[in-house]
Amino acid sequence: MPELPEVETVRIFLKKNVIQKKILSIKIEDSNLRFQISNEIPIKLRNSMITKILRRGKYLIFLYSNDYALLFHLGMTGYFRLTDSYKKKKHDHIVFIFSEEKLIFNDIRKFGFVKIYKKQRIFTSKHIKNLGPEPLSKAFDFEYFHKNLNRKTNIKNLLMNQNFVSGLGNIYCSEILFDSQVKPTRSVKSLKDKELKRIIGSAKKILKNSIKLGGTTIKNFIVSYEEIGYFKNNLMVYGREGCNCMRCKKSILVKKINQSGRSTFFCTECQL
DNA sequence: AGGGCTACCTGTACGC
DNA sequence: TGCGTACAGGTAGCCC
Repeated sequence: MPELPEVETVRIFLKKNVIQKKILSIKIEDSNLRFQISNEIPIKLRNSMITKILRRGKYLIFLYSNDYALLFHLGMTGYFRLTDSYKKKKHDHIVFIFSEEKLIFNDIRKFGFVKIYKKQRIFTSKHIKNLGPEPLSKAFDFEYFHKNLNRKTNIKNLLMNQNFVSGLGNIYCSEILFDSQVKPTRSVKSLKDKELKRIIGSAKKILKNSIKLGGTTIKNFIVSYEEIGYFKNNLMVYGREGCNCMRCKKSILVKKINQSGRSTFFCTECQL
């Protein structure tokens, strides 16, 4: 599920609901994730509180009132739920117990993880240190894009590369290239200036809009890909193989191809 | 160094 | 109904 807008939606939800609340205890229900959950976490964070929640690409960073920070990645199926009466569910991994509620991290496929760091070390961790600029930041602009055109890959794979730009995943890359009318297989060095500008503009527009939609759809205390309808309802091309293109309206123009093992969708007529 | 491929894991949908 | 297979929005780590 979670690409930048989804992770940002989770961040906003958690910021509203668990900041400055004292953690009485932490229980590891199942330490088996992409990386084993450290049993230092309950010890180091007991009686502290989250003071800040940041997002970098698809990662969430929780800063605590002591020296520590947690780095979360949701993988494909990770989600949080906040509840006042904890009933254990399949694939629950870690439970943060506040005085009146509990925050649970659940991850079916175990591609997600949580790691503990000393605060000052988190941005130099191997996960964070090489990430490319945030796509919504000023750093992701024409000049930056242009500097990276010497790469030997296609535009879909470039946008998917977290070290080029952080936070875009398989769905948003298809959507961005559809919006900017660029064919996903185009080699990076073949791109014209005006196409680069369109891609940057489309990326920022689509991400902003999706974050806005995410914010309007939080209606309960579960933040998961099933519960948040947000962008799913607004897809223009992803998952629409064999359907009419929503721009040029011609029938059966949306095609699904495989790029580096992932599905890409595009219109054969209006993406050049 | 950079890019491509595979492994990791569980659930679901679909064809037979 | 059951079984086998393909596929799913993630990254790390290996290989070239």
